[in-house]
Amino acid sequence: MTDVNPMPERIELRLTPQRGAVLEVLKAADDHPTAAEVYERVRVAAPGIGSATVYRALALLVATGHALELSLGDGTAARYDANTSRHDHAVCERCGRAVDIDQPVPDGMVAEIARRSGFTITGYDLQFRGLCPACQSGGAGQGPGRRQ
Amino acid sequence: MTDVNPMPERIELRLTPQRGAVLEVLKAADDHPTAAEVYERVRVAAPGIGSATVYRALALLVATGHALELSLGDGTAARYDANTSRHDHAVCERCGRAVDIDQPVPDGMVAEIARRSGFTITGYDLQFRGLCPACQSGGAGQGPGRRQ
DNA sequence: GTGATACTGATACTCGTTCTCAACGATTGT
DNA sequence: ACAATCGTTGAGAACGAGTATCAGTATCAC
Repeated sequence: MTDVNPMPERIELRLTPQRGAVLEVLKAADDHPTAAEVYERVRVAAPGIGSATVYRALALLVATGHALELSLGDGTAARYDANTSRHDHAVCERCGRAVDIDQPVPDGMVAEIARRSGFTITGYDLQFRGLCPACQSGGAGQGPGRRQ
Repeated sequence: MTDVNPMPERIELRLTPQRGAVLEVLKAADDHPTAAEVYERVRVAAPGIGSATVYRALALLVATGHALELSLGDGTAARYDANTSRHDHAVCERCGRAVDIDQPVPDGMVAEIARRSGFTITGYDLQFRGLCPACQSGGAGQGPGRRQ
């Protein structure tokens, strides 16, 4: 224990082919895939990749701000989104489809909640539930169970 | 296959001691316990109860509108709440405490989102993130890792 | 009582995710 | 060129939350 362990200070992060492939899949997706779905799609570009690597890459992308992790509140697996700007989602209760919502909660409401609760509010997660246009008309949308 | 199976039509639901105990625990809790926490607490009143029974009872209470199931969006287990009136939550990012928020999203905002997305909005889930009063002052709140 | 059926607890199982570990490979110092 | 270092990988074991199965029990209608 003679050396003082100079505390690395520099975090090495390589953009490996596997990580690149995961990011590409996420960017190309206009739905909100789960980790398992990302894994399936990534295997086209990187056939030998393991699921652990996909999970690690996703966690890394989320940690570095290149992706968002969503839990759509329905107890199903986490979803990932390469759209990292502030936005919410509307989830179809019938087919599970999730679309982006760009309208933020009014500042006044957040301020009021902070005042009443005593919390310092740093952010929020908002999901709307309902029926998507496809499932409203004829209800011919993809049946329940499909989740994208 | 001679009998025509008259399709019961009547769903029997018994308020068994186990179900009563689960409901009592939920009513007595002012935090938002997970199923595992409910299980722990219920075992005081009903020592021999099994975890499957607790899960079944919770699902039943949620289905009959006697409790709400919350997923606080952080990938942790579902939480349960005997306060069944429409309300949201603010979750402390430090200690995990969740408090009730009674201020709804303005109707105008919901209508606008329905119009823009084409969805028929039937509801929403909203969680605020931030620091609770205890964790702001001195940061002496219970450390991270504890979740209630 | 008898039969039907709701309910129970134990346990095996599924599923999403994380951990462990040996092997690999890029980078750096010599 | 070479070896040491260390981040990264894939395979698979392990984990935790929740569900399904099943034989036994409790309750109800008759």
